[in-house]
Parts: sequence; C-alpha cells; structure tokens
Amino acid sequence: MPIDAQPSGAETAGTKFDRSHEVILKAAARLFRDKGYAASTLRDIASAAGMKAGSLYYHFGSKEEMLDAILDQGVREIYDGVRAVIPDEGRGIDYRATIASAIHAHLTLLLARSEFTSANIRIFGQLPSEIRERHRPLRLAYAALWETLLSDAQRAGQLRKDIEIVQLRQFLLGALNWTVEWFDADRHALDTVVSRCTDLIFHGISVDAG
Amino acid sequence: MPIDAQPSGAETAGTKFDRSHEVILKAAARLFRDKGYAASTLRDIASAAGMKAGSLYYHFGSKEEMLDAILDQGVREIYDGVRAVIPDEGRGIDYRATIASAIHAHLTLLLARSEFTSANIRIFGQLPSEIRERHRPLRLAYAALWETLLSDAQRAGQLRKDIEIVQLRQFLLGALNWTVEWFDADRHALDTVVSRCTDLIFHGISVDAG
DNA sequence: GTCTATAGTCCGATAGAC
DNA sequence: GTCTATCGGACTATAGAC
Repeated sequence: MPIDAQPSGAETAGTKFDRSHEVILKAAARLFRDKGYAASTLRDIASAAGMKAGSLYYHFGSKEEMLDAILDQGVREIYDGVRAVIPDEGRGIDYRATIASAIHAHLTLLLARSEFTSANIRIFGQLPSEIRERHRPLRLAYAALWETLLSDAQRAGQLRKDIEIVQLRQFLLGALNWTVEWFDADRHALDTVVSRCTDLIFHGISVDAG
Repeated sequence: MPIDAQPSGAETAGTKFDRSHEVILKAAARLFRDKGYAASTLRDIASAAGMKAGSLYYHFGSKEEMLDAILDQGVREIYDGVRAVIPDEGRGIDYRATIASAIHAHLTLLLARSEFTSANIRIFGQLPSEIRERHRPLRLAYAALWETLLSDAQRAGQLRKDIEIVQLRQFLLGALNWTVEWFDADRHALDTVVSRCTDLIFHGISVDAG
C-alpha cells in the first residue's frame, strides 16, 4: 500500500491559492505543535500566516479541516521518508544498516524537515477520540512498516530473537519520538543526536554491551 | 535538597474541605492528562468531581492555580519515588541494580500510581512558557537526580564510559516517558513493560549485545 | 483572495442564595 | 461547602464589501 505525499521541501505550484494554502497550513502546524490544538486560535494562525482570521475560511472549511490535513500529511511524509530507505525484498540485506537509516530518516523528518510530522506526533494523543479514530489507519500503516522491518531483521538473525516485535517497535519509536520534546536546532546538531540515539538503541547503556 | 510530597496512596485528612480538594485535583489531573490543559473546561472538571463549576472556586482561585498544584505534586511524587530507591553514598553500591530500581520507580509512578506525574509529563511541553518557567527548577532537580545517579554509575565503571550524561538522561527518560502514550493498564501488565524496557535500555536491540 | 463586522456559543470567573 | 445565575470576554464561523 504505497502512501504518496508531497515532500515538504518541494515548493508548491505558483497560484496564489496554493501558496496561501501552504503558508496557512505550515503556520497552523507550528502552532499546533508548540501550544496544542485547542490552545491555538484561528486568530493566532491567521496572524502567523500574515492574514486575518476570516480569510482562512476561503481556504479551509473549519479549524478541524486544517487539523485533518496536517495530521494526514504528517504521517505521509514520515512514512514515505522511512519507506524510501528500506530496500526491496532480497537476500543479503544489511538489516542493521537499514534500521540505522530508518532511525535517521524518522528523526530527520521529526526534528528538522517536517512541521507536519512533529505536530502530528506531539499532539495526537490529546486530540478528541473521534479525530484520533479517523487517523488511526494511517498511523497503523506506519507502525506496520517498522514492524515488518524489525521482524525481517529478526528472522535474518540481525536482531535479538528474544524481543517481542510490537513492544520493540513501541519502545524504539517512543525513544525517538520523545526527542521532539527537547531537541533545539539552535543548540543541538541533528547528526550528533541521531548517531547517539542509534548507538543507544543498538547497544544500550551497559558496559558489557559494546 | 529534599523534596517532600504527600504520597499519592495515602488518603488525606478527614475534613470535607480536604476530601473535596483532593477529588477535584485528581479529576483535573486526569482530564489535563487525557485532553490537555486548554481543552479541559472547569465544567468538565467539576462534573468529574461530582459538583458544579462555580463550586470549584471555593477550593481554588483559578484554573491555573489547579494546574500549578498538579504540576508541582507530579514532580514531587516521582522525585521522592525515585530518590527512595537510591542508596546513600557508599562504596560497593550496585549501580546497575539501582538504575533498574529507579526505572521501575519512574515507570510505576508514571503509569500506575500518580495521575499528577502522568499529567505533568504529558502536558508540560505544550503549556504557555510563563507557566513552564515557574516549574522548571523542580523539573531540573529531578533531572539532576538522574544525572548524579548515572554519572556515579559511570565513574564506578558500571556504565559505558563513552556516553555523555546529559544526552543519556534525555534518551533514557524519554524512552520511559513515551510509554505513557500507549500503556493501557487493562491490556498490559506493568511489570512486563518495566522489565522489557529495562532490558532494552541496558542491552539494546543488537544480537551481540546480550 | 482578503478584508471588516458580527452572530452565536462557550469559556473562566464572580455574586449571592441556601 | 455547594448551589444557581450570570457577566464579560474570546472563540469559531458566517456574511458581505472590496
């Protein structure tokens, strides 16, 4: 099931509508991520996008419609980003290198490349359950992508065999996701954080682990 | 600097004021944790506490005052819980066992024992910065508790020497904190989650790590 | 496409009865 | 101590000028 998304880097088409649409959505995503959905007002969003609140309704039917678009794009971008580093089925895949690349992709999207992904991961758990329900299938697809990778690696003998995959995926993605709570691009180098997290996930903190 | 807190389990004194005070605070903490601070209304809180919104003001001066009390107690409980498992200075401390106990204490408070701790950890990052500032010192004290434990363990040779302590504390607590996003007491056994997390933190996922 | 103006709702908070 | 009633303000959303 391929999930295609507009990459965040690509500038959208030149029409004024498309440009405003993107500016609004990015402003909303940053506010939702930093203050939460309920605490972000349409006046805040409009102000950050350089317009007045009423004008937003030319582009979106409601605040919740913006949220849906942001949540959706957030998962699609990280799904596509991680999927791109996983080689097609085949013998001789270096699963540990692939997992390291997947960690790199996940953290890069989350911490640097996509305000949609970071907004999604940060606010999802506190949204009303009707909204969460709508977006669960897409999030499960992303979880399944990781679980397939991890269980393939395990079957190939490149991962400990005594770890249950679901719990491993929860732990691993959780350890990565929390970085968004403290990472500050002005104070931390992304690559350093990525390599240290990868090291800790693979080898742990114990002396006899290295 | 000892931080003493009312243990969550202990039933508070018998006066009606104290009982209502506690019921309100627990109801508010659960709502803040589940829906966020801004999305939780005083009417919600009152209803969950079995009263009407106006009555809350007999016990608290404002919604923000409730939040302050919840955040404060949330850190104090987990601080005291973790501190209690750390032995006093002395030679021959088994730091790995102590770290395992600290992980157990942290997860137990977060996932089962304290709605104040879980509320704090879940909502803190999205609160207005003036509020976050007020509570930073207490949170830094908790971080310092862990950093002392980890660097003592490292100096005693019971932890990898090539890991920087601040980053290690961030990674370790982050990996633990994210469990609050998916843990469900009806579907998971706490002790199983604790031991699997502890295992992954110590040994990592790599085959050559065990 | 974006503006101003405002309708309608719900919020945090207050006042006074009981 | 908790209630009912309500104020003033801020919110989402709409309508119509430009």
